[in-house]
Amino acid sequence: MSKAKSGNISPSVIKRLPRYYRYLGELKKAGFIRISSRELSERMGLTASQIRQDLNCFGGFGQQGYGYNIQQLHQEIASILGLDKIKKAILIGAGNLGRAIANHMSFEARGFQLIGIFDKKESIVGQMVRGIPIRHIDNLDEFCRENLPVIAVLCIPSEEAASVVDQLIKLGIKGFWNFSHYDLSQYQNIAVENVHLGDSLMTLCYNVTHSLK
Amino acid sequence: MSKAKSGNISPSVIKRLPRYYRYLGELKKAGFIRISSRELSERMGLTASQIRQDLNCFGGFGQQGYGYNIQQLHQEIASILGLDKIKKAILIGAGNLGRAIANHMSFEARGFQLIGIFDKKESIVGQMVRGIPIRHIDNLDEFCRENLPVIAVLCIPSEEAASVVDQLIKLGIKGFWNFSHYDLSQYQNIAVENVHLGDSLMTLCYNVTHSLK
DNA sequence: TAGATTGTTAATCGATTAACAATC
DNA sequence: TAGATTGTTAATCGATTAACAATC
Repeated sequence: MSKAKSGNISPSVIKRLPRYYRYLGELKKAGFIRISSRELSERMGLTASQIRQDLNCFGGFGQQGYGYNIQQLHQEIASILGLDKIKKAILIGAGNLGRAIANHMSFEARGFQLIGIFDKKESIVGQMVRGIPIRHIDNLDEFCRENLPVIAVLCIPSEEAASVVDQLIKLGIKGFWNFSHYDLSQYQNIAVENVHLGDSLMTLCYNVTHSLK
Repeated sequence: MSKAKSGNISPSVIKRLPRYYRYLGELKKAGFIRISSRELSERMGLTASQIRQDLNCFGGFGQQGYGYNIQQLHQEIASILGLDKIKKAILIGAGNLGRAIANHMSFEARGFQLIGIFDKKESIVGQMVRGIPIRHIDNLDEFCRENLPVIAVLCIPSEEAASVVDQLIKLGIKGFWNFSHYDLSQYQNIAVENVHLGDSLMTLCYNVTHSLK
C-alpha cells in the first residue's frame, strides 16, 4: 500500500505525522469531508508543498483537482503511525510525574495500553492509579515474562535508570518513553523518545529572555 | 561579551543549549575542570565541529591547545539561556498534569519562580500544591496586576485555552509553556514552547512499529 | 618550541520551497 | 471540456561536517 519502505522516512517527516493526525482528527470531528493541501497548510502554518511532499513519502492519498479525503487520510496516518495495533506498555516510577502521566495520558488513542506500574517504594505498592495497582519493582521480571510489554515509560531519576533499562531490554522492551535524563542512545535497535521537560523550560527561558528587550 | 546578536541564532542551536548546560553541569559535579570539543562530542553523541560551531555563535569561550573550562562555560551558557535572571511564572490548570508539573519541576533551576496556580474548579480552590494555594481563575486579573508574572504554564484543555490566553497576553504574559493543543502561533512577539506529550507518544509508536519487524 | 585544540571558512548534506506537467 | 489540485522534479535554503590556519 505505501510506496516507500518505512526505513527511508526522514525523522523530520515522522515528527510531523502526529500533528497531521491531530489536525485531520479535528477537521473530521467538525464535519469536513475534503481538504486541499493549500487549505490545510494555512490552518497548520506549513507550506502546501511540504504537506504534499510529506504525504507522498507514504503513498498518493490525494486526488488531482479534489484534494484529500479527510476521513481516509486520517485513517491512513493512524495506520502509518501504528496506532491501530495496540501495544502493551508499562510505567516505571510512580512519583508525581509517573502518576500524572498514568492518569492524564490517553495511551489507547496513541497505540498503547498501559498494563503495569512499578516503583521501588514499599509504602506506595498496592495503591491504585487509574485502576492499575502499583507493583514493587522486584516483580518486574515475573510480570514482563507473563505479559510481554513492548514499551516502558521511564519516570525515575537517571541514577536508577541505568540498571532498570538493562533489565528491561533483556525482558524484551523495544521502546522507551524517556522522562529521565538517562542517555539511551547507547542501545542499538531500541526506539527512544526523550521528553526532557527541563530542557524545554530552559528553551522557553532563552526565548523569553531574548524577546523581552 | 557575546559576539552575535541573539536574534540571529538558529533554533537548532538554541534547542541544543539546554543539553550542553546539562552535560557541563554533570561534568562539573563530577569534578572535571576542562574538556575539549572532541571529548564532549563523544560523550554527547555529536560532532566536535558542531559543538565548536554552536558555541562560537555566542563567543570564543575556548582556548586553543587547551579546550574549554567547564565551570566557566557552564556559567556562560546559564547566562545565555537567561537562567540567572529569575522570572515569575504562573500555572493555569491544577489537574493531574498541572499538579505534577508544579510538584515535580525545578522551576528555579531553569530561570523561573512559580508564584501562582489557578483553576476554575471551586472544589479544589484553596488546596496547597508545593506550598502554593490554588486560586480561582476569577482572581487571575487582580493577581497578575499585583505580581506581574511574565510566563504562564498552560495545563488546560484547548477549548478553555483560547479565552484565557487572550486575557493573559493583555495582562503582560510574554511566554507560554504550552501543554495544551491550543495553537499559539497566531500571537506575535510571544515566546511559545509547546510540549505535546501525545505527539511524542505517537512518534514513539511509529518508531516501535517500524523497528519491530 | 612542539603538540593540541580552537575559531572559522569551505564543502557537503539534507530539508524545504517553488514550479509545473499529469490528471481527476 | 476547463479548472483545480495533486505528485514529483528541480532549485533554494539552512544546517552539519570537514578541513585547516591561527594560536595557546
